Amino acid sequence: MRVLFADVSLSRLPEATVARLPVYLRVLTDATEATISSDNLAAGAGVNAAQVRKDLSHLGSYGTRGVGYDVSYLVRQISRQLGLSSDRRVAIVGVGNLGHALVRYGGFNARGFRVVAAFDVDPRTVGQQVGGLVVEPFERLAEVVEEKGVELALLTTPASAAQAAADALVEAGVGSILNFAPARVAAPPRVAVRQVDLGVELQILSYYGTQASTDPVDLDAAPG
Amino acid sequence: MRVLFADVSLSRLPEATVARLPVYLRVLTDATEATISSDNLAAGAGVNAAQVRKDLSHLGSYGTRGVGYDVSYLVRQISRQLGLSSDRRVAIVGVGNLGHALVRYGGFNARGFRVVAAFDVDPRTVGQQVGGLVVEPFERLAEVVEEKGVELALLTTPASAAQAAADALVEAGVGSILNFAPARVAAPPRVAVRQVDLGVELQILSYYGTQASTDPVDLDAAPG
DNA sequence: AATTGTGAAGGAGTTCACAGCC
DNA sequence: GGCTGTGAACTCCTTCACAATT
Repeated sequence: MRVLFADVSLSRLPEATVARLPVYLRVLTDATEATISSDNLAAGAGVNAAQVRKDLSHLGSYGTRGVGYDVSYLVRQISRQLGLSSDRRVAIVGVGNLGHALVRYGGFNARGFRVVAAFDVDPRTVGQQVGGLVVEPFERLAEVVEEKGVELALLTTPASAAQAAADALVEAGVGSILNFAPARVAAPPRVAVRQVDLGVELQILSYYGTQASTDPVDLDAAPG
Repeated sequence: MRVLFADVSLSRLPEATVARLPVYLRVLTDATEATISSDNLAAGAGVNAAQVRKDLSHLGSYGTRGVGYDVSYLVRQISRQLGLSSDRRVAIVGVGNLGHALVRYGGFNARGFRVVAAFDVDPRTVGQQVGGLVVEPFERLAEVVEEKGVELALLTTPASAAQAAADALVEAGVGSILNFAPARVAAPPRVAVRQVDLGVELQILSYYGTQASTDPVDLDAAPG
């Protein structure tokens, strides 16, 4: 590793590595010792130890040979890479069943994401208080995004409304969209879009559930 | 392709292919024509046309050269492969914010999954009616799973309770677990376990959100 | 002695490009 | 002519194995 620090922080990480870093972060957060070996980190994350070392080597040489990795230092480095150094503001668009639950879901706050706004088109939902937030009308999206510094959005509208909502978010300057609607949404390249389709997840699971008896493959693996 | 039908249905599909089949299924369900080309299917799914053809070739030769694929026939073949030929019974373990929302979430029913039971340990939650179901006490899990023929479970407990709940599910004979708790759960090889960690998804998104301005990579892609 | 960091080998998944078929 | 099915090339990811380092 002859790369300068500046290069390391600019270089893009392999996609597969990025997908595992949050898992390492979770293991590190639960760690009790001040130091952890690639072996132990790998066991907690459910991957190969060489994988861990290669992944971490992409961030720079942060381990100590013969000793391991300093937990809190590693947490800082990974957080920095992932853009989690400061709290990030999240908005939720579409306050149906799923949106409603996500507004109140504590898991995000615990990881440095702050849900600061919720939007809906339904006049019966708008104005209601959900998890300490007042649901805003969809028309105020741009205004509120600006006002509250929203950086990420969770898209929990029906599939039919997803693209229009995504367009409005892009227009308003939101740079990252996590789309829960069972539909592909298009966005310009500067906006990161990621799809989480619960139906798809269940269908994949269904396949492995029916296959599991014929072949001993365990699946609780890094996100595919 | 010289493989017999029997072999095709027994052979394991590449993991990456399995992850895309549900996406194809979604596109096919929305299709208006009776026939679809790999080009169009690929466009709808957001992948390469050669990818589609290779994926589908793993199921057998179901296309017609010069014409394309018969939509309804393809839907049947994919559904069969994924083990979706009949409605599959789903239970939800842990009726907190997320579990509550998933019980009422319509997206599952629309895709052939029937939510037939919900469980919780909290006596204040047990007995309540949620989305047409009465929340059962956790102790009745084995009994109700048996009684209602539950095949899949959504695990929406806190992380600290996830492993114990998974153990109970395995013990009760549930073959597939979709784990929403931010913790890895262990299970015997005959049980398929799949992890959906919303915090992890947001953290991955956060990385690409911060990188997006420096490099035009769109992400709304098939799971890597 | 223990553990990292990494070149090299191996494996999986993707894309190309075109023969084969309708 | 149009589109599928697939060998071959290519790219990406994983694992091995061991030198380097503390």
